[in-house]
Amino acid sequence: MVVTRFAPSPTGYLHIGGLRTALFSWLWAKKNGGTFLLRIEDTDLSRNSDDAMRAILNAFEWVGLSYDGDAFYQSKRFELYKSYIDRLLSEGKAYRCYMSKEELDELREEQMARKERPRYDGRYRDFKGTPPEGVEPVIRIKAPLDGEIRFVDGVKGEIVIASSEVDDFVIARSGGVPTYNFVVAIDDALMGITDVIRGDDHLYNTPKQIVIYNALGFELPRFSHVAMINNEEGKKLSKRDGATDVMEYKTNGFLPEALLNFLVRLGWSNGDQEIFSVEEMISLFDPKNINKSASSYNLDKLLWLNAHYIKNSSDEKLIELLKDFEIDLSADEKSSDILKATKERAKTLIELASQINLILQAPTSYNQKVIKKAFGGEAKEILSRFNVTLQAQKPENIEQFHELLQDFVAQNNIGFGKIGQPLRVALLGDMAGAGLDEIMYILGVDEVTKRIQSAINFIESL
RNA sequence: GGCCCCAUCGUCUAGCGGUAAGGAUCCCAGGUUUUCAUCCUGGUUACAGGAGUUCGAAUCUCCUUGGGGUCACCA
Repeated sequence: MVVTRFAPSPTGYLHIGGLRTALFSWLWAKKNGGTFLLRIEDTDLSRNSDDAMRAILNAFEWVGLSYDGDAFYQSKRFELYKSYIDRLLSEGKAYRCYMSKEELDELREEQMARKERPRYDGRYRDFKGTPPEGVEPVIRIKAPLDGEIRFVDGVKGEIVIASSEVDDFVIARSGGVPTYNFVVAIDDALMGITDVIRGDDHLYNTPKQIVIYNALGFELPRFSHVAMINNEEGKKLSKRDGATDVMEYKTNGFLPEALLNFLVRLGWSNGDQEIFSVEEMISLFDPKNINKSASSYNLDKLLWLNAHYIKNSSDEKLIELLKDFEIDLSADEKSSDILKATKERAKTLIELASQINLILQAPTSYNQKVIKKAFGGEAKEILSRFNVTLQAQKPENIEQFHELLQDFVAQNNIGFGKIGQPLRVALLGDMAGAGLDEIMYILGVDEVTKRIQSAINFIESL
């Protein structure tokens, strides 16, 4: 049985680093037919966990992740934590520390002055006397005084840390509210988590949590610490380069399968394979193949994946997705032709939408840079002649448009560029884009004629 | 600074003592395409440095260097 969890603190939104660890945990649970739980780490009561919850749920829903059962809120489990603190206290494994904040600060300053690592000196560890007046005590755990704390990390291998590095840390604040490392250990144990997959930044918390596990006789889960995602410069990811709300990827025209595929390959691999469907990820994922080193966020690769998934999406799906980008082709009988002509030219849904608009909306201006080349020389005469032919023949399908174009070139004894370039600019306003026959078919004879006429008028006005 | 982690093309990575160090992305060139894109073909670019161990090291050990994480009554 595998039970994994995702345990975000409510900081507002879910970013890709969080989504990746959530994905890894989710995949591992799914692969093993296990359970994936969600726990909100909201012991800091000043943060609004409702908003965070909604943001996470939105993101989960968009990418298709879901958790089992109800979400756990640590803020609702204080009674439970208190019972374990009491137990530790009565068993003599934890103790009240009456040191004031001022005293603690003083101690730290002295230690720093001596170039020592600031750490609690254990002065109340075996305190038997009368506690000082007016100090609301914190509860500290009795950490081992010597030896070392070791565990086998699922990705890093054996980790050894000297016990002297772990001091008698606070497990309950003076108000009685338990601290992070304590509740994480309690919850992971009580929730039956078998695999803790989390960011590298938690590596140093692990020995502390192990102290709790040991004090309470809980069995250790497997820990897998995933290295961080850096930005393209190899520095810490910031909002500017990817650490944005996952939902912004949706707004920016990314498909969830592209984002998931991108993330799963960041730090994890299965040989040379690059493209993974969610089903494949589930069947192939194993934390033991997670890379030890940090990886860098690479937008080019994400865009490439996104383009791949756009190209391979069904028309129905794209039509649905495009609705968020102000394009509704659901009632357009030529929708499939429109998508065929555009989807290979788009890296994002935004680009796809603009490609479509480029065809569907008559140009309001012509690209300055190509006017001279496309509209110079005999362009005007050729376009007029083409319009006449068009009206005479009135092609009705792509093949007919194609033939008409070919015949026109042959009969007028001109190179294709002579008609192709001005026609393209007349229709789209620019030199690049879908095939002319496709565009003309999509627009229909009359619209094509209209756009050509506009172009002719424009040329005359030059 | 102490402690811990990490180190293969610019980037994502394969490699797990014997390989011409492979793939993907990016970039470049060619082909297909009436343009652009797609697609296809080809190309440039990497084992951070130094000592060991070994017949043989990208792979094992150590050191150096360089990155990162962490040192709270935050999570």
